[in-house]
Amino acid sequence: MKLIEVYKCLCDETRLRILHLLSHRPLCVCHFQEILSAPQVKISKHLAYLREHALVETQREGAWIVYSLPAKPSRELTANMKCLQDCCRENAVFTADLKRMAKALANCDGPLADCCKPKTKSKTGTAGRSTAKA
Amino acid sequence: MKLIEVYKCLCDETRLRILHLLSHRPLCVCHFQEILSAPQVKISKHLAYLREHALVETQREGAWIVYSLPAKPSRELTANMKCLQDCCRENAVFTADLKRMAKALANCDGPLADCCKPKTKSKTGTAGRSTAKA
DNA sequence: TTCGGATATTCCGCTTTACGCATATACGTC
DNA sequence: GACGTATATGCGTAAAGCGGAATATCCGAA
Repeated sequence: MKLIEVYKCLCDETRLRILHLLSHRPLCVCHFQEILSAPQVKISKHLAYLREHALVETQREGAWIVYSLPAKPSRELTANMKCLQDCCRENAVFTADLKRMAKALANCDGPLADCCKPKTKSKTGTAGRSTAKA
Repeated sequence: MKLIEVYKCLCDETRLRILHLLSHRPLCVCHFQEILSAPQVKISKHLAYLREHALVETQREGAWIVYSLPAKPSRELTANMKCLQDCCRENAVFTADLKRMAKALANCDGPLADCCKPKTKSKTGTAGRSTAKA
């Protein structure tokens, strides 16, 4: 019953918010920490849970790990992510998450993978890791 | 976060099968026991859980209690029940449940509420409570 | 009122889960 | 190599979930 596994992943608020964010675009761990205002270990464990159940995939980018929805999602996941987007549209928590995501990404000068790079040769100088509070 | 409550209800196999059955038609408790081959206490508890979270409604019919999806389901429930039906279509467990449901109802001579009535003035005489093993 | 059937509830044990702390691992830079 | 940062994992604990046995409640019939 693979469907149950999907629902088990969806029935925790942190995981639900993570998946909702990922339904819009891939993100790295530090972004989740910032957007959800949650400690690293909490984010990391929920991401591990999602990964173990094949609801997310990872790709290492240097020291950072980018999480995304699977390239070939199961039928159940596809259906539920679509349903989730429908349900989230008017939900304050989720829409606030999207705003924070936009803000977090705005603090990055470049594509996702770049936003977490150390500012050794950063163009603007203000860009840095998103975990570094301004 | 009402959506979480819905997912919490969906993430147990017994509850999921109950909701799937109810998405087709109302049923009384004894039917669930027969269709799911589960003990009374187990069914009853999961139904109570669903009722507490407003995913099902009850209507007493004499000694029996008929469960059904709410007359005015929430947006989240509507979306997820539709999603569930999509996901279930080719699933062996759920399609088998539907077959058992048809069989259980066939053993009843009449509309749902009648199938659980004692055979005091039953027409055919063979019809009885669905819990009464043939 | 008593009885039997349908359903709900309580109590108990077991397993799972969520969380935080501390620590470990992986990577890039020097 | 050492060091700092990003992320993961192990451990302990508190809470929640699930199942079953026993019991309680509700209802209709006699």
